Amino acid sequence: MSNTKVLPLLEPADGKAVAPCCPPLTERPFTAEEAETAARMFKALGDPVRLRLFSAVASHEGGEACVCDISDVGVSQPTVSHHLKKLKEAGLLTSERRGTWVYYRVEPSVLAAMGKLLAIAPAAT
Amino acid sequence: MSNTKVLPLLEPADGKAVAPCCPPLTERPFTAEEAETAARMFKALGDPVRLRLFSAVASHEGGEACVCDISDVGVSQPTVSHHLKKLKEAGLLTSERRGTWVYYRVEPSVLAAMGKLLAIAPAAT
DNA sequence: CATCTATGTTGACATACGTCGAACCAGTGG
DNA sequence: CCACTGGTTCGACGTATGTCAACATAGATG
Repeated sequence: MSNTKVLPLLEPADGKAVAPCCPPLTERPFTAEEAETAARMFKALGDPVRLRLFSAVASHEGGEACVCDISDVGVSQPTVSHHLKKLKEAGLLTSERRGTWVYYRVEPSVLAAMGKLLAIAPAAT
Repeated sequence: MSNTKVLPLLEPADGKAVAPCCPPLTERPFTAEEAETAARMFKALGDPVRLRLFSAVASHEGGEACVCDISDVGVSQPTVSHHLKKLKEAGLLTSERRGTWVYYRVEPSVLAAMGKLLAIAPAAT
């Protein structure tokens, strides 16, 4: 897969311009800016409910899931919506309305960026 | 001080040293328990100051750093200490006092666990 | 022991965060 | 046009979090 276009960790989608983020955590000390950017994403995954939602979307068939399919995480529906919004703002998910339902899908480039950040050795299993 | 403490991200396996707490994020929806465990670690890295401290330690020569070497992150010394404690509690760092100074080093297994969690595809680097 | 330096702990405070119920908006189908 | 279902936004509330100043502790050194 050499044709995969790697996107910045956080998309400058709605006014928030962010750099292509960061070197591996182990390469050199993060600058304040880099830390700010990367921390935003870690923070987004730093809540159990959000992590479950993210995992639910990521593991759902077709790579996307309707809210109705994943909203059984033990909190009220508004709270689910709130967390999905946070994940979207962090650039981890995208949403699309199709008729009655709203579908969320994972932004794949973000996982890749996170991998580089962690300096993961490929296939080290 | 021997660090026999089991890392939060890693479940205590009876015979083996440590085992990953969670499946890859994309494999199946996280359970509440798994999410709780993994979120704790993401949360720990979800603060800019902590991320800088962690990165500073991780990238420091020898894989360890004295507090005095990394405490220049724009906050007061007590705050640095507070954040280092949090990172330690999250299982990301270990500390050891040697004479006057206290040295922190990264717990490598945690980075590996995080990598598995992210199910990173072979990075193009 | 006295004292100095390097870190950690405590208490207080402002802010951010997660949560809910109620109100609101978007499509669908009568 | 109206009711109904799926989702989002709003307002409020309690709790967690990041921060600092002040104090406490651990070694080193005189």
